[in-house]
Amino acid sequence: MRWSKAFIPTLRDDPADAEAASHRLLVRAGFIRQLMAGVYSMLPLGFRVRAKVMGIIREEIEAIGGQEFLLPELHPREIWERTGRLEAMRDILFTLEDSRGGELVLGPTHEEIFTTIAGELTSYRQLPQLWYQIQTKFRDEPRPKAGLLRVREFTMKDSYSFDIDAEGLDRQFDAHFDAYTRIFERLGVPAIPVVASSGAMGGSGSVEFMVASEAGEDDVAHCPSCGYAANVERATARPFPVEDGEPAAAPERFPTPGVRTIADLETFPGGAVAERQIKTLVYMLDGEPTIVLLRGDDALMEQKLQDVTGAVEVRPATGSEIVELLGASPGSLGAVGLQDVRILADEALRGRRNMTTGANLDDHHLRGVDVERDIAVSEWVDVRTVRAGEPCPSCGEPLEVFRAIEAGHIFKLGTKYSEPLGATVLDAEGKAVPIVMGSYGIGVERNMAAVVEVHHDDKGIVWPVSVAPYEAVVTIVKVSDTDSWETGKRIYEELLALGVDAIVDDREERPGVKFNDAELIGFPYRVTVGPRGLADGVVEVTERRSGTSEEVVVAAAAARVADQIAAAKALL
RNA sequence: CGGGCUGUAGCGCAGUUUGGCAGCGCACCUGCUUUGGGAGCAGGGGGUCGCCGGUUCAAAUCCGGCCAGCCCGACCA
Repeated sequence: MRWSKAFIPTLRDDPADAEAASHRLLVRAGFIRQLMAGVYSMLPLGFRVRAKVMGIIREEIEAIGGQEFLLPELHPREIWERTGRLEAMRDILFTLEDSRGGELVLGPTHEEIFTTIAGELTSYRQLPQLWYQIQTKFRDEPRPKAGLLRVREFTMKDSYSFDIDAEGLDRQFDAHFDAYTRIFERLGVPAIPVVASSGAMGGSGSVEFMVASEAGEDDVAHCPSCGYAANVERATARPFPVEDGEPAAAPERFPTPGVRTIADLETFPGGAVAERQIKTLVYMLDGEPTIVLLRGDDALMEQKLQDVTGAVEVRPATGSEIVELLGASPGSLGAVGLQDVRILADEALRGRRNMTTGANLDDHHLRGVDVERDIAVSEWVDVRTVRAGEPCPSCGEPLEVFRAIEAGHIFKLGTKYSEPLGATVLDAEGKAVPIVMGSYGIGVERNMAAVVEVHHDDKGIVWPVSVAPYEAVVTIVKVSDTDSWETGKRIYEELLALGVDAIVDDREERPGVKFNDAELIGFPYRVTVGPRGLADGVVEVTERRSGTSEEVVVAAAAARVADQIAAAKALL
């Protein structure tokens, strides 16, 4: 490609609205443009990177036996009703009507559609199957952000495995785990696998591949000592022990005028430190009021509450709902003596005595509460949020918590979709059994962004060779100089002949503009051709990552670059 | 969905408080000079000031409504 003919609209200034490094740099270097919130156009450079990312993903999924499909974006609403996900995913579904009044869904994921096709599988002898596609997804995210990291329309590689039993699923899951590990290595994205919540996807287990980055939206609890890693939506820890002191014979009510929060009660005379309080929350789980009890210093992890109860809709109760249920207002709530209401208590409260909690009477609290004696707990659950520094659940060393980008997610679905959609095969005994499924997703554009988050410096992007829009740029310093022009064009042609993905900067711009653009865009190698070097018969080969340059005689330049690229690729 | 902020040329912004010719830098076009790290001089083009309505002799500016975008939050009873 000749740069003078290309559409590469680099910006001298940072775009005002871009916060995340990947957002700022991808816009500024001319890879993407925003159309509206969470919707981006791929410009030619962005399109090339996207194609290379997809190519790597495709190779690795083909390598584990994947067969490529292309499914529709338009889905009938009815199929989403059958699996219950019209409700479960309602908030993020784009829906529309066709001209005959038919109700349609724009596909946010394709379990339903692939499972429908899998209905044509009839015998266990046809299994296992591994099907995939690379295709557009639509999700009406409540808050798109950070450029390509969280968008409403994006490309995903989604694959689906079909097996006769759990052992088969385990094999396909493990194969994907390995394939994903290779994909992230080749992309240059340092992703670590973590235990994850399955969320709206359902199923028995899932692993997320997480890239540590402040631009991410998830928190990962990680143990540097033993390697334990989990999304905080799932992470557990051994709570710090608390000394409860002498148990009281019975709860004692005392007035606490004006006390509304845990913090208030800590400083109130006769109150208690947060660790000795019971936090009483009221939630509506699919419309059913439920009391959730936590230690005063713990925070609820809503996703855990959803996972542990299986509820589809989880929301805090409103003030009026709380007063109707308990007869008291938030700030004075407590579960002592409550009957006929579901009470979930966090494990951190088990065995605790001499606790302080609301009295269910405005402006009053109880002290001397023995959780197991005084509260009719329906279920003990783990719904607290793990914090940095807490002991690792497997080895006891302190956990660290870091922000991360979810680069990929693999799920063991089991029969969650095959049962309602009737995808069964006959087993060896001739009995119809639902197919055991898994699903596996990687966001293409999000991974482009993750690469940039990890690989950039103050000058711009530093693409790994594997996904760079072009592997090398030949910068002709002075296009009006005939020798420079001809030598530059020749080296460019030689690079192409050697299989290097190259672009030649033949623009009539000043050298500084060309160097800065090349570094902003982040081509891994630059060959600088100018009168100064040509006087000595040399050109300059510069590696973007290190910034180091070497002088190479003209005739050897292309081969030198090709060798370096080959060496870089060999490491991937 | 709640809170905050912002919409003025392709990009970055000033002007809005106190109504009175729509501006600056970069980018773009023409010419000359310049050419190894975002050039200089001269000339030039480009605007429904987010949209709709209102007030006024007069609205980018004041008032009302709407739309869009960004950031924070959406658990702390």
